[in-house]
Amino acid sequence: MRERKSAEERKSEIIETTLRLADWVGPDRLSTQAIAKTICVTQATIFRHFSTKQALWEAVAGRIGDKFQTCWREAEDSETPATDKLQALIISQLKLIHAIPAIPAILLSRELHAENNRLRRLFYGMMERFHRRIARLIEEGQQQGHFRDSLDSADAAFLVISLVQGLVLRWSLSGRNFDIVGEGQRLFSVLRESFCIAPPLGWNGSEAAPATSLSVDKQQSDTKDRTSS
Amino acid sequence: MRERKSAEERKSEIIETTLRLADWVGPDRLSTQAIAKTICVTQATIFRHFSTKQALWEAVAGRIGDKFQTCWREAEDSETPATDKLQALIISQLKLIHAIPAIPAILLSRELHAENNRLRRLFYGMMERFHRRIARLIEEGQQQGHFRDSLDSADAAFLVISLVQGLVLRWSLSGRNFDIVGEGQRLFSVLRESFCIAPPLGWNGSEAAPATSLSVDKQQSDTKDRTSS
DNA sequence: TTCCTTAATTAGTAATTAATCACTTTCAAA
DNA sequence: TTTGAAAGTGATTAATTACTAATTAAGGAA
Repeated sequence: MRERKSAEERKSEIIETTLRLADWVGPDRLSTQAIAKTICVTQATIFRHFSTKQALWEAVAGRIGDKFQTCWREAEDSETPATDKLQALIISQLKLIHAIPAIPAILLSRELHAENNRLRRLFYGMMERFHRRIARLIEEGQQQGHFRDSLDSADAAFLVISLVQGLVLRWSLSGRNFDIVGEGQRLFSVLRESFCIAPPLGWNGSEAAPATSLSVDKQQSDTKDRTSS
Repeated sequence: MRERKSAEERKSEIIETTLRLADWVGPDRLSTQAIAKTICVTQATIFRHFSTKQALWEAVAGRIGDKFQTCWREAEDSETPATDKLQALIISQLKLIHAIPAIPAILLSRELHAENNRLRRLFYGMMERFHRRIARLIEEGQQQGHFRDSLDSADAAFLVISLVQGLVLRWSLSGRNFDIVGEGQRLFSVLRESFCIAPPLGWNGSEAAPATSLSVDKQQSDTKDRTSS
């Protein structure tokens, strides 16, 4: 009656609206009614395009995944030193979250964790890929002499990812009252400096427990090949 | 009829149950019915002790705050070097989250963000205190020669906090299939090493945007001069 | 025992939720 | 112009939600 769109187009509209609304309504509180209202269709229309609400969330998760991939690819195709590529990767990740601030809440929503275990694994897989990408850049940086060789690239990558995640949580809790990208840039430069030179030999680098690799230890039997490339 | 407890006791029971259930039901989905059921009382009983659901959440937030404070105090009262106190602080924080895994989800829940702005500020204040505590320990560590002087204590503290938060998110997404405390110990030792020695003078420490302080605008009295050398 | 405070219950409320189904309308191809 | 598939609607469902009012019963103090 109102406006007739192709299924493809309408689906996309619903997904984007879900992402936008999830931000301030909250992923677990967002009703199909609310989604329908903001795009001026009936609530029943939502279920014409997504057989169930869970199906909608899976589509949303898929879209987030796509956005991540695009974001990463863009940041990495330049021919710059590894440290610059690394910084670009972090920055663009922060920009993405700035653009779609619902992402962190969705990552911890119960729509994912309790309801939909498959979805949780999907996001975990995305995080694994992000981690691997960063670790590889750090190794590149080591070869180029930007980082000390004693640095474990996987651990360092975890710290870099943590930078993003810590920043995002703080940004969220602060009511988003600071420039997340600028702050990220500054913190990254501190971390980069810290990674550049080896500690003195006498340093008590007290080793803790053996590394827990990001790729699932026992959970899923589905073997991930980390060394394939 | 079933079991009659003092209001104090029952309130506490409700709060603890809420914390436990919030973990796998999700903070925004947790109903008073579900809480009532698990402690074997009527749903109406919940509202005898908390006039509204929001009041319950405020009480829950208060309890979380208490737990944090206790946790921090315990970790810091020893007479050890600053680096050890710092590690102890991180570890005990991780242990707390391990014990009450709902915390991260609550921090990003809409019960907090959309619904209750006052509560969000309360948690942000807690984070500020945590940050200040860590920054102070880092300064202590600098005076004791454990960390390089050129390190900005506020920035370094952000990176340390991020370590915790990144770890928590990864732990959550992984389905909690690794030892978060052990992993935290290892990553902390990497960070500690990285903070210990100054990068070479020629290093391009490209300053980014001015710092967004999380309260610690300028270090108190004791000013760091990064340009001295 | 009796009395009285107070925890807890029973039995509701109105509002919102995801989902269904029979129907109407649109639009493009035949 | 006719026709048929597909997009959209209206009405309704059963279940769940936070919250309320009237009532009951426990248990300590007199």
